[in-house]
Amino acid sequence: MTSERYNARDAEPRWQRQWDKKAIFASKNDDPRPKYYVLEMFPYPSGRIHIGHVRNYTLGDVLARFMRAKGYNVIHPMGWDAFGLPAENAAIERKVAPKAWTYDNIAAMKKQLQSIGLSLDWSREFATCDPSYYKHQQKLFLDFLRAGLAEREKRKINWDPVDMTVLANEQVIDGRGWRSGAVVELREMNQWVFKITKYAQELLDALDTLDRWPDKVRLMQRNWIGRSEGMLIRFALDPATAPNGESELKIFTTRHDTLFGAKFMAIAPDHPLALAAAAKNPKLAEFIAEAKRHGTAQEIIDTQEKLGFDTGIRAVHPFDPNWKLPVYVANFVLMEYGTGAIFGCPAHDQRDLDFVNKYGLGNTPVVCPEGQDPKTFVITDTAYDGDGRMINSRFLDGMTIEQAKEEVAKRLETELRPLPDPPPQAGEGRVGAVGERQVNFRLRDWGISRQRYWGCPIPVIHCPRCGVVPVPDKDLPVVLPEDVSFDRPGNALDHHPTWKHVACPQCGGKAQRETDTMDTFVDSSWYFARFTDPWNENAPTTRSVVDRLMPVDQYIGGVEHAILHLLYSRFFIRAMKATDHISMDEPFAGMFTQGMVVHETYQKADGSYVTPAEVKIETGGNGRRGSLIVSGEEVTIGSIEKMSKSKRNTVDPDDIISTYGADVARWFMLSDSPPDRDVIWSDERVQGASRFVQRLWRLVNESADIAKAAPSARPAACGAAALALRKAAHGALDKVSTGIERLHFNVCLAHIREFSNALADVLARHGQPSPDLAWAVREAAVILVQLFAPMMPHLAEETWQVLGQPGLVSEAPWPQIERDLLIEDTMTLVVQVNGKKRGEVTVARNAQNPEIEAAVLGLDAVKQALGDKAVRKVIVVPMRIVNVVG
RNA sequence: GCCCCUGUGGCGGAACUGGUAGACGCGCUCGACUCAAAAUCGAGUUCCGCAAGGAGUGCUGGUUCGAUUCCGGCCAGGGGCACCA
Repeated sequence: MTSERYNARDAEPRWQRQWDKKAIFASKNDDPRPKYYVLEMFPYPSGRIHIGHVRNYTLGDVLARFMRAKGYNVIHPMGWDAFGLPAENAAIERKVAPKAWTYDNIAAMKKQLQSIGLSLDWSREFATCDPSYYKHQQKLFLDFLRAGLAEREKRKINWDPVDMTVLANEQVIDGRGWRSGAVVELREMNQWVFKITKYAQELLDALDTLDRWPDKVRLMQRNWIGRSEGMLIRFALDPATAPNGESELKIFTTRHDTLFGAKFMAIAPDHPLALAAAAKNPKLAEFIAEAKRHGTAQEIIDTQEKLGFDTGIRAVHPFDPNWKLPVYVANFVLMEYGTGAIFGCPAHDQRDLDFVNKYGLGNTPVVCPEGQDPKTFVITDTAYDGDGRMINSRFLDGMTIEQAKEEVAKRLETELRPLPDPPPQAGEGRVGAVGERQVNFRLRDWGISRQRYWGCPIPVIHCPRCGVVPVPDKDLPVVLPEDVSFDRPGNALDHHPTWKHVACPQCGGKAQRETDTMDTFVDSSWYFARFTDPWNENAPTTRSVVDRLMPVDQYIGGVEHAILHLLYSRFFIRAMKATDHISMDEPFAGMFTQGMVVHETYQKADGSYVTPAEVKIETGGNGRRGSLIVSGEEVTIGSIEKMSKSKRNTVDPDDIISTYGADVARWFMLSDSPPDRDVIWSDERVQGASRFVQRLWRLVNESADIAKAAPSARPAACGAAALALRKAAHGALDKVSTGIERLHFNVCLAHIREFSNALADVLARHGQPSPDLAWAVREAAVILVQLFAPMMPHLAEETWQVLGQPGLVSEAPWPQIERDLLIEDTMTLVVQVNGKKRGEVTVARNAQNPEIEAAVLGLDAVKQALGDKAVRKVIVVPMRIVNVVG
């Protein structure tokens, strides 16, 4: 018997050193066993891990440890997403070099991660800011460039003229830069883009094959890609009104069925036709300039009035040469989508309706809801976008929307018009056709240029004679200079006195390096592939290895990356396949998005927030009260929110681990909520986890005392008590195994607790167990320890030792389930009368229905419930239920 | 505005493909041990009712022998996208 307590502070580092010394988590690429690749999203080295990391990495670790025990060669690496703006901000604010700041943070965080007891393979570790990593990223960029998957393109960007930098849309507030306050200019600048749109359809289609991804994430990506089927329609321009050289206007629409409801055309302010018209019309030019000034800041878009300006140009309706439509420049039409031009059908589009009501253009309904009289169907303030039959539409009248779309498409595809000058490009469908079916995507190409220092340099050289020249492969990596200063706003790389001045690799003349660096999302788009062979100095991947170890079998991370990171990675792997670096399309076979860690908030009387560490919570019969530990001052317990510095409701993983130990933190993270939901951090429940750790410690120690007296060989026969315990053990083993595979960790933990209760019960009831029971106790204790080993590995090692088991539990194979024990020879059926439970019957497992019916109808409770009603029907569901219908 | 998800005790949550609703835990109540507290152990804990019994998975209809689960309508909370033609 032992009465001492388990001391996590002493045991945890001891076992961590053991694992480390034996290097049991370092996987080998020539391991012949089947592989299993578990990956959690690698962290940004901010300096400290937060509690969300603990949850993320614990979830992955349970799976990794389980699959290792199941005999897989588990790949479970860790690294650092180390480029990014915070390092530059630290350089500006604290005068520390970004590199030193980053690597110091990595060292600190690595130590923290190690204190959690994660079964990570550190032998594969790298940071994305290591030249030995980004060298290969530069190589990939050059390969993409050669394959036409990377391009230089003029793009509209937000330019802050004071800070001299490009701003993201989120950094533009009321049209001004968030830091400088300067009015942001919409500039066209050359930007590097990855041609993700080339894969739009494929990225969309392949979502259906990702059956181990959350539906939510797939749906979000589907919406983000935003496929719409419609028509590209060429409207001829009335020559009397058209600017010189312009003869037609192309629009994209998904509602070609409503063509006879058209009232106007609208084009984007930066549409070529708008610019041509503005050349002769100063008022229009002014309108365009005003419209272009806005257009990025979200608040402005939300509230901005729909404004238009009649260009005087008239477009001809494709089905009626005498029908002329006014062409407006409108501030709500985007140049980036479709052709930058639309036709307006106000009766069936709210935005168009608002527009005509403002400019007095009227509307004609062309779709009439079923059951409504077309004569009385009028549109005033609300557009109708539902189903119905065509009206006021000549040859379309009476058709459904779908039939009308088809009819319009057919006619426009076959109707021809003289070729415009210049003629349409090849691949635009039938030459001269008035319209063609077209698919459009919301997805845009991925702009990767960033005017920042702390990122992966884009390996090209700008030569005044040769143009853009790729850096030759042999000159990679293009290394970031370390002697940079941040005393000026803008890109420190661009300000460096010598770095950008180089000889052109082609002509040898004076040339300049590209000073833009890559978006940090590029770094994280292939790190998982690099983990398969980070030792290869010559190439990004080793084909024989990467094709065997990829894809990642289970990827785990926050839902905030559901679109960008996951979509970019899916594109990147396809691009790597196209450039012969890998053989597959999809990087992540299984994806899991875990919830956040949230905490209640505490406020003093003056409204200021205080941290959980400063608050003492008391629970009494009439609820919970909080008070400040130092002064006793009462605090209000507020709403449960995402942990944040401003609400001061964070908990520090270091504090938790030093107070309770890593196992308690891990167990708590897994126990209360399903992994994909938010978990509420609660001190009471952390203490509950802590009590359970001690309970297990006592339970295994007591079992070990009994086990010592047990026979070493399995007894020939087991008594009832021993058999019941064995059934509980193997039942738990079965449920926990399938639970872990499905990532239902909270349910697994409930089963472990249930089983530990059963074992404790046996110990309490049988002071001097018989040899067969003693043997079963030992078996049960060993299984129990192995069951909780993935969740609480330190306690598991300690208790494994107590039980006298050989080696480390972390290396022990997962116990074999004896399925015979799970099969009962009787079955207990619930008995219902008219759907209400009235009792139970226990019959032989192989009992036939007549037998069961007889047993059920003989029950007093059934007779009573039936009263004088006759039995009409008896429904028997084997293994479950019997329902008597009276 | 469009799209999606979620609503189960005081709380977190469980319930395989329609088959005993509330597993497991937190909290609480009572009891044992203790001078006392903590820890530990035992009993109880959806609601109404002394009980027999009845009601009950956001509300409301429906399908079914049987619905937390399937279908229709509504309400509430959360998330994604958003001048996308």
